Amino acid sequence: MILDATRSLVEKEGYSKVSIRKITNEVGYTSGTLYLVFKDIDELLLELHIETLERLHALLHAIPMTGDPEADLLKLSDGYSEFTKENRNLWNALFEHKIEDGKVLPERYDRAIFKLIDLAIEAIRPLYQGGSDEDIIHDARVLWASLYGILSLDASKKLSRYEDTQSFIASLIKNYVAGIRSNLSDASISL
Amino acid sequence: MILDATRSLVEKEGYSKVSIRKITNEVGYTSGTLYLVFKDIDELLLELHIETLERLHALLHAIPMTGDPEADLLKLSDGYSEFTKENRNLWNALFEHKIEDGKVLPERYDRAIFKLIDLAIEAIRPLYQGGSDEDIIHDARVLWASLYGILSLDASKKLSRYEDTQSFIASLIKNYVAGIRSNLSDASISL
DNA sequence: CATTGAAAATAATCGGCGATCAATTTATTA
DNA sequence: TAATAAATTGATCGCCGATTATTTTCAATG
Repeated sequence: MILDATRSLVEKEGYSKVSIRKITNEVGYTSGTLYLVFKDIDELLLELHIETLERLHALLHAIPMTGDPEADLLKLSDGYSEFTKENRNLWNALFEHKIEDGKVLPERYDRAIFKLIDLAIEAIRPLYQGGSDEDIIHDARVLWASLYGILSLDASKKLSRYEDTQSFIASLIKNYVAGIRSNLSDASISL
Repeated sequence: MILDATRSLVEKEGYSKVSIRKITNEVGYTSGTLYLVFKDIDELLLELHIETLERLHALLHAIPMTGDPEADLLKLSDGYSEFTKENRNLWNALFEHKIEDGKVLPERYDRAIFKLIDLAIEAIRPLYQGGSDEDIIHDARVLWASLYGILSLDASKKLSRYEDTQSFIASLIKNYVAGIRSNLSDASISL
């Protein structure tokens, strides 16, 4: 119940507006009760974030892949982009949440992210014929982070007020994939 | 005085820990006084952020460019990356700050970002012989946002606990630049 | 059925937050 | 010096997350 109320409050009012009092009122309890279920508000919100990441993964996982890296990355990015639009406040919440100094994200959180990056890994794998997994994972992470950067700056209007996110993402993928191809063939030529 | 105190508090304790009471105590006033100088805490923090962006620009602007896009982008990225490390809390503050719904960033803020992206624009310009400025600006923004994504996820440990930021950035630049080169030459061949 | 003990939930409280504003102090000008 | 304007305060408001003693609920036991 608490998790449901939190999700709906974040969706409705945004991350910064939720409070323990609002959450517990929503489900007909007083604020103290929340602490019987969650250690603190951080733990509750992390639970919500993991859920959000898993929902995103479910969405992307259901997209049929073609085997063409560029096309598949675009499909994944489109799905991702759409998810951020339709779950704006939940997605923003993922990154507005700050972990306190010294604390580390729970293992389940890391795992949820890993599963997402795995999708990108599988999408770009055909680019590397016999290349090491490490390189693939590395590039998938770069793409993942870059995509996040574009979506994030776009959402906060700190990138451009006028241009289309979609075209930024398309450029990223097109050029990065071409770059991998080009750099790989350079390497094989030089052998 | 207030701006100085705010900067030093953000540097010392981090963005989320600053408060009007702490700031004004630091300079020997009471909290109400701040509102004679700034409309609200948002306006004060935006002032600090603009200052941070301008300091970053000054740093990057002073780096000598060679004319080689990949090398120059790497130099700029290194400078940027170093700045985020040496001004961790100030840089985090830039992106932890959320603008309220409906509000828009002040024109000076946008301009400060533009000036930063301009540096990337000039760095990659040699790649485009006779290409339109729009394309160049577009790619510079993609690079800027991607770089932000890498630095940001890395700082919040939401990317990888083990790998080196530097190698992510290097991959981004290497592949993206190679991609631009490759896609441009494809286009000219197809003419 | 009545009793008891644990679990669930509350109400009150703490210190802190951003913001507002009438009242007061300080400085400037006539 | 007196009158006016500017600067500053202190109290207050309605929030916040968190803690804890107290009360309520309720199922298990005799």
